This record gives sequence, structure tokens and C-alpha cells, in this order.
Amino acid sequence: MIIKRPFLSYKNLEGQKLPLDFFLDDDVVTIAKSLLGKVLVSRVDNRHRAGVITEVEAYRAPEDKASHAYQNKKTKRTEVMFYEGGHAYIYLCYGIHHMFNIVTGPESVAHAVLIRSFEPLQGEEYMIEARNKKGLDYRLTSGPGCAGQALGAKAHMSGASLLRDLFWLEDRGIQITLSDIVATPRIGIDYAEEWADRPWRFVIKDHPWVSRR
DNA sequence: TTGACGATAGTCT
DNA sequence: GACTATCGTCAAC
Repeated sequence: MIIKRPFLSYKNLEGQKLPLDFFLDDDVVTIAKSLLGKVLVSRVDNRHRAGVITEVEAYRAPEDKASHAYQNKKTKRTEVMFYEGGHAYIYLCYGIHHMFNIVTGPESVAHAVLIRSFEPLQGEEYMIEARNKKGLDYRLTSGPGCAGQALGAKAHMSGASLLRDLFWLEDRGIQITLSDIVATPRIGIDYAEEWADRPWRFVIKDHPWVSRR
């Protein structure tokens, strides 16, 4: 298979770090959509890695049954979700996968956006090593477990501020309009009953670097 | 202290 | 398409 990359046209190699304000909007669905096309950067073990976010899911506690913070359930794991927006919520799934989420909204509002896929931009060699892969292909960073592993994210890093120097987001001028976005139901949450059908998974239309290809 | 259960992915058929 | 590795979390005992 031919991998076309970069898929989008990238104007800037360096970008503007997203400020606190970006994460404080009360509407996590809107933030989820505006995260598409933003650049997620990690510097775990001083290894600079960056990728363009291509696939996300919004989780809106307290009413969203699919959220870990459903009914504002606060535990040692989920307390990070109640932080002010602009923090990373990282948790272990199936004992294997470290899932990377962005906490949004004001303090005590437990909204979060799961990063499901991104297109590698910088530090691909570190991602390949972290994933024990031979080379670059779509499976390197497509799917939430893969994305987290490629970033070097570990559950013990949960709570890290996205305004500091471990993980952060940048705007590098990539324009994603509403017509570039496809909305679908979220994946793997069949137990969430009526909330399972909410179209809160967002992907960049026709972008190859997304899960479930 | 215990046990059931995942916001999955990789391998094998 | 089916199967399963693998372990922290959380609620119940």
C-alpha cells in the first residue's frame, strides 16, 4: 500500500502552543472537533515527537454513561478528569494499552477527549522504537492504544499539564473545516446504552491515519 | 483481600 | 472473523 504523506499540507514546522483558554470551553464536543488538525507533541525521555491529530472521541461527564466519570464518580484514577482543562488523563486499558486523553472544561467539570489517532510529523524513529515496529505504516499511530504507546505515554503520567514540557498541543495553521469532519458513534462502549449512539467520534474525512481501516 | 471487567490490538485461521 | 494476552481499577466481601 502506498502511504501518502504528509496527507495534509503543513505550513509551519513550528507552531503556537495552545493556551489554557483553548481547553476551558464548556462544550467538549466542540473542543474535540477543533482538536482535529492540531499537533500533539510529546517529549517523554527527552524524545521530541509530534503528530497531527486525525481521530478523537468526546466524553461528557456527568451524564455520559460511557465516561469514566459518569455521575461524577471520582476515584483515584478519575480525579484527573476533574482538573481544570489542559491536563492529560492517561489510563491503562485491558492491562496493556495506555490511553491518552485531554481534560477539558473548567475545574470540577469532568470532560475529556480521547486521542484515537494521529499522523506522525516528527520523531517517527522514536515512535517506531516505542511500538517495536520495523517501519512507518498506518498502524504505527492509528488506534488509541497505538497512539498512546507511540507517544511514550504511561498511566503514571496522568495529570501532567499540557502547558508544560512533557505533552502539549500546537496550532501549526492546518485548517480543518466542518465539511472535512466525519462524525460517527464512539467505539467499544456498547454498554453505554443510549449514549453509545451519540456521534461523538470525529475523524478527518478520507484521512488514512485513522483506526478501523 | 478478592474477583470481574475493560474507551484494545495483534495474531492466527 | 475469532481468539486472547494482561493488569490496574473498583466495588463488594
